[in-house]
Amino acid sequence: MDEPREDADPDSPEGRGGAAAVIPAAGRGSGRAGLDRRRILGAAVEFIDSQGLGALTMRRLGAHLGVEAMALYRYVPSRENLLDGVVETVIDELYGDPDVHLEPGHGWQDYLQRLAHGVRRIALAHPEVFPLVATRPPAAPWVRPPLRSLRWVESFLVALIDSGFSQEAAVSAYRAYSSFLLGHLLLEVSQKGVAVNAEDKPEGVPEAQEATDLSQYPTVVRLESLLSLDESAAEFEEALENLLERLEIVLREGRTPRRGDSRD
Amino acid sequence: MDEPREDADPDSPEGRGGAAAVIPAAGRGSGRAGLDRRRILGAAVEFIDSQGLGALTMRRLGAHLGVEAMALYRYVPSRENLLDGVVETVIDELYGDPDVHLEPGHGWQDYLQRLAHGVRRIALAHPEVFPLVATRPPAAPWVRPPLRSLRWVESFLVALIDSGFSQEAAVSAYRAYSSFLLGHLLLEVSQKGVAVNAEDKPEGVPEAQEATDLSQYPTVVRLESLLSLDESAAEFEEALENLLERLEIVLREGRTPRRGDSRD
DNA sequence: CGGCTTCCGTTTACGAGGTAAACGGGCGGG
DNA sequence: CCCGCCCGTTTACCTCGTAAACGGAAGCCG
Repeated sequence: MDEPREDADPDSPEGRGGAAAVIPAAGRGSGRAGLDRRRILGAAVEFIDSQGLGALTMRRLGAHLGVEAMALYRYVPSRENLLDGVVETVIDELYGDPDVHLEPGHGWQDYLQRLAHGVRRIALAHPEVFPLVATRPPAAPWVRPPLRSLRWVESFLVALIDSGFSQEAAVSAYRAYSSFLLGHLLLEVSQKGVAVNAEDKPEGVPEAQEATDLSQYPTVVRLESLLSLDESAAEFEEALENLLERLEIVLREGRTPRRGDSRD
Repeated sequence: MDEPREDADPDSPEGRGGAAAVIPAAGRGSGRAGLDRRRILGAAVEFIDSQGLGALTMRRLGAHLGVEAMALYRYVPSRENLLDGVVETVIDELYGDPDVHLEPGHGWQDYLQRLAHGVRRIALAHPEVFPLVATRPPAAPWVRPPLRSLRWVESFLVALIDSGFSQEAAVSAYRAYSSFLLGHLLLEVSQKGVAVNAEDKPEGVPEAQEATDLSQYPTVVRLESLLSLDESAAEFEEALENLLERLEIVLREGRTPRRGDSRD
């Protein structure tokens, strides 16, 4: 177990300020009394981060805030809406990220790089929240997770169009980019989740057969150490760069990527 | 609004046998009485497909099978386990897909193409189930959704290695492929879900402001029709081909893609 | 200063969901 | 014929989300 720790990852919470900071939200203990939507959402994020999404109930969240469950309903119309708010809260951390800019100052590649890493940082800081980001139905069909805020969609499109992308190419890029981020990050956090579960779940109860007849899958067995290697950061970087290269080509050729290649 | 209907999509349920077939499972009506795990899981998939994941409760599923909720517990230890079973059931449809082969007969590209389309078909046939496929914690950290079955992981790795990929490259390809499938398909089904919700949810209740001050997002407004265009099939194809090209390069160069770019 | 409104957290209550436990009827083997 | 097992049912308990009524504190107006 002396693999080089992959915690040199620039997007991992430990690798940075150790934030997972959520939001200022009136320091607990000072003006403690006032309940409000922001404080509730912040507490919910915190709660999910520490106890897991499954543990979040209105009563428990209330207790966490020193209040009865029903008090929350004064500020949050329903649990569903609260979850939407959680997603929004977490995504809004992008605004507070000094490395991510709403406007591209150093070209669109720099912009997309920073944005992608910003989202990845959020995903890694809130792995329990990210599945929510990924699966909650967005407000409009064309708002695609994980960039669920109109402001970022607008920013994204403007950045690319101003850099010379055609409208079609910009929209197409938006889709490819979303899908890349979503797939990669969802996989990364779910893998992390499993790893965590696997490590603190070695319960005394013997689970029938732990290793299902792995004998049938010799290649999997042989490659297990490779498969278990966590190279998420490098993979992310590589896939991202590849995507950017693709977009570069689209931009240079000044056309919608690969239209009319369906053979009908 | 006379865009060419994208229902020429070869993976959409309507475009094929209209299956969404689940599993044979002892023809309903003949030996009707016998409850068993397979029948329950099949019914659960069917139920989720038609009523949505949120509507699935043990009592309702029981009713759907003409039985009390508690009867299910004779065959299924818990609701959680039932959901795992649902995921497995749905992914197992790959075995019944005549266009997908466990062994590559016509090269690895053909293999990956068929597999990808097979998974896409499943996602489109069971859009309400797919988020489960995407987010349920896999059995082992290195089993990555949406290919959650060891058999397919084994098959995938063997296919690539037999085609000349190094072990590292095969594993790396497995990851890139998983992430691509997951991101693209999750986005595609969630978008479909939203579209469906948007179309049969025009409730009489006026929702405060339907269109949030869209005026602040002029580009989004201007590109709305482009953004709303559903070109999932073409995008899928393009991204898949791009991925295959990338892999091809890796294969030709006979090396792990981009190793040693961490500077230790 | 007294009373009234408004705000906001609490109490109470209900229906629904997951599931443990006890129950009971039918059926196959002695 | 009886016994025990298989399997669906009944009952019951606890947790949830949330509606509705409640009650006190804080501010406003006279």
